[in-house]
Amino acid sequence: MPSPLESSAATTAHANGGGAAGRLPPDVVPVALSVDLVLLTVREEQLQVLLVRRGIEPYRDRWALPGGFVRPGEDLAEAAVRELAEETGLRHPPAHLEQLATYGAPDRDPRGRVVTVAFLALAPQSRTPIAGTDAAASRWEPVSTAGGGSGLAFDHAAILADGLERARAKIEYSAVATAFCEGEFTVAELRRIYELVWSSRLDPRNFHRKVTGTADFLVPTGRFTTRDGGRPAELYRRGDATVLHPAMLRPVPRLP
Amino acid sequence: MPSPLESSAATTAHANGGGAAGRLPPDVVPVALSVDLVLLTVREEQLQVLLVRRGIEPYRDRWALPGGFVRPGEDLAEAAVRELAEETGLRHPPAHLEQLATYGAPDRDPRGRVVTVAFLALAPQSRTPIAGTDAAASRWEPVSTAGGGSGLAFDHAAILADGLERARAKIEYSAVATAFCEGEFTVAELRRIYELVWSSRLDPRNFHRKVTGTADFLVPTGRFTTRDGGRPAELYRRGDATVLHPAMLRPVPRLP
DNA sequence: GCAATAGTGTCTCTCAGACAATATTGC
DNA sequence: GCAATATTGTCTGAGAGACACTATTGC
Repeated sequence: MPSPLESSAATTAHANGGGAAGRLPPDVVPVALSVDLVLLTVREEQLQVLLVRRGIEPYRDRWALPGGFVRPGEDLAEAAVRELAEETGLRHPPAHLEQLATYGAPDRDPRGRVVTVAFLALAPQSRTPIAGTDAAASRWEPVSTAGGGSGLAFDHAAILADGLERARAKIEYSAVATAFCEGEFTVAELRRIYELVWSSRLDPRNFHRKVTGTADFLVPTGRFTTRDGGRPAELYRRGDATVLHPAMLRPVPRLP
Repeated sequence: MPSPLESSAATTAHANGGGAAGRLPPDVVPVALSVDLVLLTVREEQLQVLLVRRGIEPYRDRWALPGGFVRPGEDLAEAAVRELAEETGLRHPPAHLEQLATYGAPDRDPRGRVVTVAFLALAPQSRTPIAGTDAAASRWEPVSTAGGGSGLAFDHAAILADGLERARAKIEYSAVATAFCEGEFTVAELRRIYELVWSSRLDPRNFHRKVTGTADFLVPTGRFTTRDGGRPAELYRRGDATVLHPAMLRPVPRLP
């Protein structure tokens, strides 16, 4: 028996009028379209991802990436921003939001053909208060345990893995790592971001030379803080740079 | 008046059965899902893209990227490979195929809500015979003129621009440039690929040192050819390398 | 003073870019 | 031989990685 979405295909297409705009072919399969979000932040000295507990079937009570169905007249990025606001209470759009990939395996959702456009979002901790409205529950989960065999709903483990790899690759050659930082931050705090995203140690002295030497990456404020202890560190803001040239090199993973 | 696709939403969802699989919410908007292809090749000393002339409304007689609607039970990449075969007579899958991005602006298709997943495909000239079956006409067009103000159908000019930028960026840090090459090729032929994709000149000597020095990028065959004139050049095959490390650096565009 | 962290300087090695020199073909 | 292209080699400067050293705070 065809799925409900499939059975409505012929009806959908034939109801379409003629004219200069043309009409969709009669055998076009309608699908449901959703957006899902890989929202990452750095908190508690860990890279964490926002998960929501599903309140309905399928996968009821399982953890999943936040997301929802695209509404009529709504663009994809628009839907992503709306879902983000609804599920985190975010006032402003996230510091960074980009389309990740689209997942459309025919059997990825038991309810029928549901295709989802995944987005990657990065935000500092302070801008993600989590005031969920349409999620039964939501929480931050360290990425080291989120993807594990435990099993997120649908194909969300694969989406999360792709999002993580994108984030890890992107901070190499772009300036998006500052999207994790608050308005004013020190070089050491930015370095901690890189270390936690990459799970590797970076030399503080070489890192300092690199980031302060890249034009328009960081803008010095002239002010200092001692919140990290030791000698006062200068505070910086995000600069206008979007690409890093030359790139920041990701250290080869240490096996021991 | 709601579009046909939208009006079928309630019907679609309500027809869905209950049970452990759950059902789609009643207000989900069904959309039509298509794939579009940015198929690039190098021929006639130019980077060219495959275009098809539309035989039906909307945009009848305008040039467009090849593509079509996803079929029931078909995965996205599967649909892309099928369309590629149908519109080019390609026997084998292309040398390189990757998902590019998804375009879903609500008004991008006058027939209703059509969301398209764009793919980027790279192939050598010999594997793209163009034996179109369901396209009224198709041709290769230099990318320098294809995107111009002339106007491709739908938002295909934007998709093409994104595909070009992806291809230009990707040959920097990955080994996909060999996807444009025939089975056996010389270093000079590979260099010509880079020059045409980037629209810039590369030093033959430094290029040779770079590509032959990168492990597993090229596999020497021990055979030689004089088809390019001058001293015989050694023939190589694609190696197993997928990433280039360090990357091949794209020269800064020359303004004069 | 001591611990802790910030920031600067130095050395070496890799590699890109410029370009000289040599090798091997067709004519 | 000459033109054309392939391939190797040499020099230089930018920049990454390792790490010594100095600077400035809290205690």
